[in-house]
Amino acid sequence: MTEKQDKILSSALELFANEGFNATSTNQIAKKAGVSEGLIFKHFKNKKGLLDALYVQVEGKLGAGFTQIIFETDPKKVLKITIESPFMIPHEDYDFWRLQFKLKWESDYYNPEKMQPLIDKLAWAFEELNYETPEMEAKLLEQMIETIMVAILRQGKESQLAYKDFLLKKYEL
Amino acid sequence: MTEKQDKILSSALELFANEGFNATSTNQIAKKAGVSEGLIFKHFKNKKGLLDALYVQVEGKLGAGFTQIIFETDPKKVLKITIESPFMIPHEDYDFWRLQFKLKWESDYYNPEKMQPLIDKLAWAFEELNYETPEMEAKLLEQMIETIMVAILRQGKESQLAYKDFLLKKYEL
Amino acid sequence: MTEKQDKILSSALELFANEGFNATSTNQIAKKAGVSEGLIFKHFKNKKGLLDALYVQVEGKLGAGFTQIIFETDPKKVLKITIESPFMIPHEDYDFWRLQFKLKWESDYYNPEKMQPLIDKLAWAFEELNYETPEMEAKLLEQMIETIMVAILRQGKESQLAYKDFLLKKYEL
Amino acid sequence: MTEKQDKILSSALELFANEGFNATSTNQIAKKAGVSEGLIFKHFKNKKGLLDALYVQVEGKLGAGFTQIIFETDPKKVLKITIESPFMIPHEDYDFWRLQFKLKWESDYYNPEKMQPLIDKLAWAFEELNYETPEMEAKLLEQMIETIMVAILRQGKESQLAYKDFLLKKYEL
DNA sequence: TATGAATGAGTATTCATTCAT
DNA sequence: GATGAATGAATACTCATTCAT
Repeated sequence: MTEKQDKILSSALELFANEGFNATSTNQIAKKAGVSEGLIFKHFKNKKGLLDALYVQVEGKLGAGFTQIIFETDPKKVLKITIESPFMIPHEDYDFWRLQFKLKWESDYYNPEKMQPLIDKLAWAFEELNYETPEMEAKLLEQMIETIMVAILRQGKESQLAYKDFLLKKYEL
Repeated sequence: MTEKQDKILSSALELFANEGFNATSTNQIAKKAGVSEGLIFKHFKNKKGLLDALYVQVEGKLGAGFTQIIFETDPKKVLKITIESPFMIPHEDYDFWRLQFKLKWESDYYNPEKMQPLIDKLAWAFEELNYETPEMEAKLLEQMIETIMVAILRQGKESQLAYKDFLLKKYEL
Repeated sequence: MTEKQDKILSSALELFANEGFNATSTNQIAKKAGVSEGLIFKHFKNKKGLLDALYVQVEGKLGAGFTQIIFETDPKKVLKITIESPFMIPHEDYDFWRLQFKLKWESDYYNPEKMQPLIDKLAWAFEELNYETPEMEAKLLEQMIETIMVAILRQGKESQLAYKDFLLKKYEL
Repeated sequence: MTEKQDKILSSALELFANEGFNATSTNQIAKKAGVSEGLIFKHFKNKKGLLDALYVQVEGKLGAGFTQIIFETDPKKVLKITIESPFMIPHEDYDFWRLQFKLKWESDYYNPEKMQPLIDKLAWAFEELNYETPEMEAKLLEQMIETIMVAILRQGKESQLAYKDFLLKKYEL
């Protein structure tokens, strides 16, 4: 991965995440990256190829975000880390996540099973804590977390801080 | 509103909702509507004008959906109707809602205050039911409802049915 | 067929015939025709669509060229007209024929059966004139005529005039 | 001439002969040859340089094909060898000849005088055999041979076999 | 000798939009 | 109200070619 290749990807990420895939032209990407338009196609074949490359990165980040939760053995801590995780995302990763959520609407990239490992772990935690329907609780919490993340990405971290305390209290953490 | 005008709008709705605004060309709309491309511009000035016209319709539907909840006086029923509402949407309105949610990601049209009347009513209901932080509960429930709607629009009503019962039970309705 | 449509076709014919299909850009065609590049695609869908439209015209000319020969009842005259035909082509049709011969090398357009009606008529004439293998003689003459046409298209009518007399004498016409 | 140089030339020959010069990209050639695109330009300066290099080879083959005829002293044998020559071309040389004929239509390379030595020899043979207009007969036979070659290159040797016998008989060989 | 990164001009094609009828 | 011809700017993508390594 050369420096220019990197620059292309990061420029594309920023534009795709904020303007959308279709609303972003390869010309814009090239200009922002400071490279010739042709180079994009040399390295990524397609505009779609660019998105694919970004998607791989996004999936990587997603997996990395999971690991801490997956390896936690204290059920209460599992819930706590999960609830806090949207607030821990470094600002420079916001575009990654924005893209991730935008892609949910593009059927080619929509994969609801991606979150399954997280849901499974949460279900395990709720079971340990003797919740009645742990599976359902897990799904619900996961959805709430996603919802909060979307709000953070759109309105900023601060606007959602109250939620964190509210949820922590709700789950007695 | 002539018949052709109507046909243009409904074709545009279907395409915008499923392919996205940018990914839909006026040519496609004209073909689907069975009219000349020029007519679109006669009636709606430009492509954005089409979206604006649809947006008005969407807002109408949104408001109509609210009224039943707004005028309900039994707090428990307010929550019940809210939770059940995503499952009551008739199938022919799905495109309307899909467009509504897609527009959330197209900055120009995102208006988070649109849901405020619903949130206020929910907050009132939670207060009546002596919840500790009714405002917070209201926002959370509203977000969960949105999340469920998104899931319904993407995966169908059936996939989310379990949530309804779960939430109704959770809120003791 | 509007005037501009006509202009596009004639410009394309001239360029395709002299520069070749691949060597001609739609930009060149548009400029020569004095229209916007977009119009080419509105009317002919593709660059290939342009070639297809020309091909139809070429086939028409070819058929028209045959009729006089096909309806001739005197076998000697059939041969005479055939031999003279390459020299009768009006200069403004040269591009048509140049394209016709160029297309022979593009498999999509190569159709060796196109000449069959002519060959059949020649075979009939040679039979009437008691040639031993009329079918073979017909094919040979047809090939010679094609060869002479190619030479005319490349080097001009005058360069090949001697052939006409030579062939007329050879076949005792 | 290194191995890679050779591979580039043979790949270019195959592509130019079958797809055409303009329709073939240096990228395709490089890929088929298994070398980097840059190497083509190191060795042949530019795309045209490649064609020039091939042209030299084609001219060599052409010359080689002539020698047997040129040095023949029996006039009947001269005609016989000439008529049989298109059928003697080894299959692996077909691309060479295809390119040769395609170039005829690309003006820069068309050189009608290339065949003159053959025509002269044929004229000599026809004179020896007391034909009335030997020069004319020579040109005609040469053109027929070319036409047959084109047909062979496009439709295969077998499709044209009948011609050989027919011509041999016609010239009483 | 050979590579592969990089370019800038060019390619076919699409787009939203205008306008005469 | 409605059409369809026409446009010019933009689009994704390709091309032959250069150059540092």
